[in-house]
Amino acid sequence: MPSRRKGDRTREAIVGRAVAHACRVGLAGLTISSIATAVGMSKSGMYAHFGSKEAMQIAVLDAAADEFSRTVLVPALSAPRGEARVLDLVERWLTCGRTRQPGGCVIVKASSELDERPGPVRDRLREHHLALDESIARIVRGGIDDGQFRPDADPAQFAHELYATMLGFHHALRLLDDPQAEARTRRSVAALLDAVRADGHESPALASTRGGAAETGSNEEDR
Amino acid sequence: MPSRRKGDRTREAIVGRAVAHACRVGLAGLTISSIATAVGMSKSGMYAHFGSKEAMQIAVLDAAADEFSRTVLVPALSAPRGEARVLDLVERWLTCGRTRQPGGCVIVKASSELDERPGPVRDRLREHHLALDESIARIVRGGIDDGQFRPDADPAQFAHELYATMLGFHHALRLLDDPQAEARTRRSVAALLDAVRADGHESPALASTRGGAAETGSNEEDR
DNA sequence: TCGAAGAACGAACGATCGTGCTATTTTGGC
DNA sequence: GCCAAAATAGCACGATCGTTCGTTCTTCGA
Repeated sequence: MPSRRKGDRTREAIVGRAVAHACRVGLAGLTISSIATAVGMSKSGMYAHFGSKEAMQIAVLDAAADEFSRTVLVPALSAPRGEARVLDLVERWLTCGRTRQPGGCVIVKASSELDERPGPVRDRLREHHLALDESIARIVRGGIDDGQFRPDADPAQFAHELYATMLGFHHALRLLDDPQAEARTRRSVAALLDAVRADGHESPALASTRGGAAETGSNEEDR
Repeated sequence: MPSRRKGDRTREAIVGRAVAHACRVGLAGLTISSIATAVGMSKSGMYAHFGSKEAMQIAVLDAAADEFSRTVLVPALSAPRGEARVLDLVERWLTCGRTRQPGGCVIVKASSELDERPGPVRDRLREHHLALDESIARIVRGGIDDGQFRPDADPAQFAHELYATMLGFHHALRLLDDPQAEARTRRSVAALLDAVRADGHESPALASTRGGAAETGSNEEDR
């Protein structure tokens, strides 16, 4: 039994459908009618759960963020600290995009929709993003404490660049339909990790995609 | 005299306002009424210029892309080949975001709005993006031919990563209001350039932001 | 200068939006 | 099994959406 009262269960179902729908039409594109028909309910039936459209948008936002946290962020935290954890996070993130799971893309869509629209929805979205940034930065700090990453690495900068990389992934995957989207993203992440690794060696992934030029190139072999 | 017929002039004015408006509400958020009142015309008056809302969206998209090309891409092409040209492009791109000029943000917004909405508008947007990718890649190829960039550098990968970086810039600037958005973006670009530079030296910009650890750290001094 | 071509208007249309209100059905503790 | 409480449906509202139509001004070449 997922919830005590029945209303909680249907509310959950509504939000679930709404998240999936928002993945296609965006958060601002959500309509009470469309979701109502999608779950087989009347419009007024939904107003008992969410008092307004704005409240429903926030509920959708929270659900999407929760789903992302549950399926991507939290599982990655059980991977070994440092580089392995970053790679695990990215792999789960890529899977989230590959399977077109709604959580991540709703947030990406909402980010560009709401960036110039002040209000409670935008504020909530901002909070989610700041929390995500902080989570990534914490993972990086773990790697620094472990000695895997350089002590002078900038966790906030890493978080910023990693998120930018995933934005690029979404862009290439969804708009451009680029079949190399995942491969390019992995290369970007490998380069990101190279920049913060304590020893200066390139990652095997990046070196291989460069056609073996790396070992004869410019990087040193001391240590 | 900007145009022969008067209708062309007003059409230009309409599109101009529409681009500015789309920068706030997105391409899908555009309304015939809102633009009509913004330019002081009647709704039906606009239908003489654009037969449908979709046609107007495409006109807005083209105008935004043209403005971006005119104010960012083309001027950057008169900078010296290679790294200087990349940096010039990025600087102009950053300025475009700093001054909240509408061109860039309309396209960024539309990209996430339309990524799951097939149709002529999405197709046109895709074309613009592929053209931009190709333009960036061509700049990189110029640097390779000049010997500034490694011969095995991947222009398409560079274009992908540069665009991802600018997506991250928009995100940090507009949604997060991060005052460091520009600085972080410049560091990202510097890292991107480091990866493709023919000699292995770090750029001065990147080394300085690392607090001087670079020269005592892991990078070599041979050559 | 005249008159056709073009530009802009006002009104109205069906549809759909978000949102209230009042019934009616369904649930679940006693 | 009863009955308050919760959940949902039905209906209607004002507003606004994109779009069409017929009409009226305005432009500008002949």
